[in-house]
Amino acid sequence: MDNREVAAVFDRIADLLEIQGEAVYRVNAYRRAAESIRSTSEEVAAMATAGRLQQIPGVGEAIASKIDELLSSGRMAFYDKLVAAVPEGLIGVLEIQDVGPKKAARFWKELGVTSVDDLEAAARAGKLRGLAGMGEKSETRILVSIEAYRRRSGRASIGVALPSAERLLVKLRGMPGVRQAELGGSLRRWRETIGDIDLVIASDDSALVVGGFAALPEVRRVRSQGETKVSVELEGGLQAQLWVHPVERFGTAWQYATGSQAHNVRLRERAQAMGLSLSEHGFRQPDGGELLIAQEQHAYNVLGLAWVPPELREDRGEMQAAEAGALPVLVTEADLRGELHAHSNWSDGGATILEMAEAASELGLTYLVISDHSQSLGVAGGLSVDRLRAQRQEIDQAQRRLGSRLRLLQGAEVEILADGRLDYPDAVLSELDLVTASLHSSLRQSRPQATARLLAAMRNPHVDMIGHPTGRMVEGREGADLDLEEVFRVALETRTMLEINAHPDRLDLNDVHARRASELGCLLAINTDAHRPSDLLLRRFGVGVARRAWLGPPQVANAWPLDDLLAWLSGGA
DNA sequence: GCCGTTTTCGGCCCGACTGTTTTCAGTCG
Repeated sequence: MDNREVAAVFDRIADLLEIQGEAVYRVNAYRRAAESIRSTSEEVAAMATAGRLQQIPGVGEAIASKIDELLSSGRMAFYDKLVAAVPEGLIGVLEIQDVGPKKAARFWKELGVTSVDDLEAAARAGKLRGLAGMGEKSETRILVSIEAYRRRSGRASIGVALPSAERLLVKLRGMPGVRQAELGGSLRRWRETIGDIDLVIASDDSALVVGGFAALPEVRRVRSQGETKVSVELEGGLQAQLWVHPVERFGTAWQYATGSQAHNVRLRERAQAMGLSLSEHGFRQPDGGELLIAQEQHAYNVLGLAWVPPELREDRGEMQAAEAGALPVLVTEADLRGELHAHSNWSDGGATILEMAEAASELGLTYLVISDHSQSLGVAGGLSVDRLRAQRQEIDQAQRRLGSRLRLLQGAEVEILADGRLDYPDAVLSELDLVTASLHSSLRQSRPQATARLLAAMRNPHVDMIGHPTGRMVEGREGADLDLEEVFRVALETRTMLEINAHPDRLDLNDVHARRASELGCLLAINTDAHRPSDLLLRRFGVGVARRAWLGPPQVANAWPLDDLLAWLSGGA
């Protein structure tokens, strides 16, 4: 079982305990442990073997022994008992907005509801309004929430949510009464999937802004609307919420709305320890006086901390680093000097080599590797050896046109075949400037098989980089089942770069794995895998992952000058 | 269930909004 699977079990335990009416602090302990396991970069299985599970924050004696039991036997008596006591379908009912554990338990115990379908039927039959504390309005509200739930498809990809949020921001910034409008939430933290769009507004007229936002044409339905906060469902199914605060309180408001929740809890605990109380409105002092914070940075400074970049605000050690003045200098889009993975119309790209190069140059890049697909990837127009050699001519021609503005290199995205062999012979690979090897097919091999396949590719002396190492798709197919610790170890040994593929559907390696790879000393690269000039703009999503992985420019190969990179690859310092 | 420059026991972030209530519980972020 990998970390994600173990974490999912503990999340489920938390849900079931909550429905059973268990004390909220015990439930939260399981939730915290689950989140912590999910963001642990080392595999829990390895930590269990080494007896180091309790090093994971939020994992104590009890949870550690449950993990041990789960990993060694594939079962957990405690969990089995819970599942026997509470219908698992109720976990789906918790997904309905405005239905939490208390209501779910009542629907189950008093009406026999064990699924979303049951709940809908009960609501339609008018059975909910008979329960204590529930009326006709609650019943209708739940029916509306069920409809929204069926429309929604879980979390949205950041690639969809961010552009949509940016369009909203433009509108908001043009609205009367708006002094400042910013993104908060998981979008500002560059998480790979987004539950909803969080917007924070500085304004002296909250009624005007709240009303104006709720009336926007892209708002399909208002879920709740108060004096300073409004929550809506947008056309297209995304949810958005907006907070309005006065300018002089905007610092703490933006901090609060950015989260993560776990990070905010740590911050507020720290405030408490200093005798302060922190909320979105500001700090409250022991004498009851308020300390207002207009600039977000000052909220951190009051607590004796350096400002924490939003991408790090996940309770993954950033508080300790901020306290020690040891926060990393994170890589930015402006640090990127080159692109190591781009396609042209020689394979499945939509633009000529020169067009791609011009676009890269306009973005300020100084080198570009054209890496079209290799021969066996027929669906993507993979290049035969002859075509690959012919392509070199066109690259040379384009280079002459470009002059010194941008250096073009010939690479290839070479298939790693199912048995670990590469799709071009070594003699051909040796002619290329930079070889990327990638998995596209046979992703369902066993872990030993898939791992061995990738290791074999890395051990080929001509291979410089592994493209989208796991092959996973965000919210889509699982990647290959790999022993990533072993992959990282061999990447380090063979000087093979590992890609952070910036396409928002891939984001592969992800933040947690990229952080681990970097901790172990691997060199990463942020690539767009561009198939047309506009795809080069996707690099910001890769930068988001890299920043979430705590990477600075030295850890990112394409933030290096080209000569340094080539020297490193050829075995130099 | 976890955890400790207040603690190995007794705490565990803080506030907005809704609906059903006459003062609050539930949910959410």
